[in-house]
Amino acid sequence: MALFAEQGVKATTIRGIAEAAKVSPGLVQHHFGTKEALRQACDEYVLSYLREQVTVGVTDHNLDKPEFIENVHRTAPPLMKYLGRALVDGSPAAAAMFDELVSMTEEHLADDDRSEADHRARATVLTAMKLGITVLHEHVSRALGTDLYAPQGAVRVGKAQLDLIRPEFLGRELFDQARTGLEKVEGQR
Amino acid sequence: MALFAEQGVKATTIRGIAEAAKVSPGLVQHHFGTKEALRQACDEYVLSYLREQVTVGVTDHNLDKPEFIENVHRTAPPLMKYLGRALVDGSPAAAAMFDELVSMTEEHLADDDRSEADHRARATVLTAMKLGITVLHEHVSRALGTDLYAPQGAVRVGKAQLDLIRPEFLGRELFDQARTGLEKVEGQR
DNA sequence: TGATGGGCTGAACATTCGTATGGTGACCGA
DNA sequence: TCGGTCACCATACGAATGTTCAGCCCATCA
Repeated sequence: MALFAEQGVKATTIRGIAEAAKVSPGLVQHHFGTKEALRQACDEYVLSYLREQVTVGVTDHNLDKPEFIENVHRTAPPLMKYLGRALVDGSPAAAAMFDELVSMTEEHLADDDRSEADHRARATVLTAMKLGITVLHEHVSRALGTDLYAPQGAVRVGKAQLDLIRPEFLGRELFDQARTGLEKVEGQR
Repeated sequence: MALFAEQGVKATTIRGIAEAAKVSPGLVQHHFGTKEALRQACDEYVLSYLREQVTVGVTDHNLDKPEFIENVHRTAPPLMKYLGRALVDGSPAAAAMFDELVSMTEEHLADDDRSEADHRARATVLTAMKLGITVLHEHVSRALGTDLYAPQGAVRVGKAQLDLIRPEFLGRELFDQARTGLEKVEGQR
């Protein structure tokens, strides 16, 4: 997944994967059959991970729990990097996840604001902007001088996002949870 | 450039480029030498184009001129798609452009708001979010049901951006120009 | 009219890639 | 102990790719 994320699927070779995993190229074939199947396996792994984190974090209201935040910061980075690349490389699974995020956001916006506004466009743009930071994480990290996926970088970017986006579009509840969560993390160091 | 943008540099073949241009593979080599040199030529072309458009549009205050907007909408899309891919594929030129945009945005923010806020992080995130829409244009278009680079799609996305981002961070002047420009375009149809 | 030179072509080459195949040794149940 | 299954490896093969090169076409010009 790390190699796919860094180089793209096409530029990543089975032999390179095997070398990074310290096994023979034949073993990769033995386990996954084809390169495309391996890519799908990565897709499914990321998707199941993200679904679980959304359930635990958002649905179960753990967004401000330090142990949840710490766990995410420890496990998510490589998966997020892969997701970012998959969105650009044209993975069907990543496209489906994008659409799902847009629909979730759209319902959120429509609930909070019953006007005639273009909720679909707002939800789409909001989703693309958030994921855009993930896709461009390399450039964000360089411009910041700090790894986006290190605690410092994540907090700076998170706060900047909260500053830039009108609060009502994040959902008041999520907004407050995210802010207090960020402040807790910041207070720890 | 279109092929590089759609498939990525690694997945694009010289033969594919030659076929699309209806010439022989040898001719591509004859003109550009190597694939890497061709890619650099694309980078430089996009960069010079963007610099010129920024000069004409922002510096010369033409952001609300219909002829400027129309010209951009007609010529920019393939270039923007290439830029989006170049940012992910690791082109040095695209990275430099990203940094330049961040610096420009940062000065803008610092001028408008002299507080102790983290202008660097805000400028970086703002740049990444805007470019994120370009990078993810395929997904944005699909979610919208309209091509992002068709006039309708561009207007919807532009207005959604203006709605989502706190106006003060776009610069009051740019904000007003962009809004009136969008409304003019919208009024034309 | 004949020579020249650059734009352009098609074939060829070395390399790399994904994939298929045969084989080896460890482990496990009968 | 035996037979078989499974993880694993080394090798090989066909296809595709970047690149090289010898030569063709044709406009230009003396």
